[in-house]
Amino acid sequence: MKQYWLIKTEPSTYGWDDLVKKGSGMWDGVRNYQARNNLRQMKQGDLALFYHSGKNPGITGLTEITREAYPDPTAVEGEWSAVDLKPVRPLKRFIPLEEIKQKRELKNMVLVKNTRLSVQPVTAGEYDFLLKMELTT
DNA sequence: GCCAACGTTGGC
DNA sequence: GCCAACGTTGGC
Repeated sequence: MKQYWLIKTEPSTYGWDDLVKKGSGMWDGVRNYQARNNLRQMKQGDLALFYHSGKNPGITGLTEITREAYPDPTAVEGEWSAVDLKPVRPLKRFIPLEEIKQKRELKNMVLVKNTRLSVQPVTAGEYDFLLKMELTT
C-alpha cells in the first residue's frame, strides 16, 4: 500500500526550485530520530508533499521517493539515513499553512500538532483532502 | 527578532 | 533515571 509523507525544507537552503532544477535530490541531513525513523519507513514510489518552512510557510509540490533509506553520506557521526526523491509536479496552487490550520479535516495533521518534525506521515484521508484543496481557491 | 515547543545533554 | 540548562526549529 502506498504511503504518504510530508517533508519540510527551508527554501533559502534547499527549496522546490532547487529540486526541480536538478531533476532529483538526495534527502539528507536529517538529525532527528523521529524524522529518521520516518525516512526509513519510506518505500520506493511513496509520495511526499514538499513543504516550505520559514517566511510564507506551506506546501508547494509533490515528490516521489525513488530510493529507499540508505546511510546518510553527510553524517560524520551516528547512524543517520537519507532517501532519494524526484519532483512529480508543483501543486496547482500553493497551500499555505494558515489555510491548513483552518480546516477541521486537517486538525490532526502532524504538521499542525508537531510543527517541528521535519519528516512526517500523512494519512490517505489528509492527502486526498489536500489534493481537493489544491483545486479550490 | 522574539519566543514557544521540543529535543538533547549532562550533573547528580 | 530525573530534571535543569541549553540549543534548535519554525511560526508569527
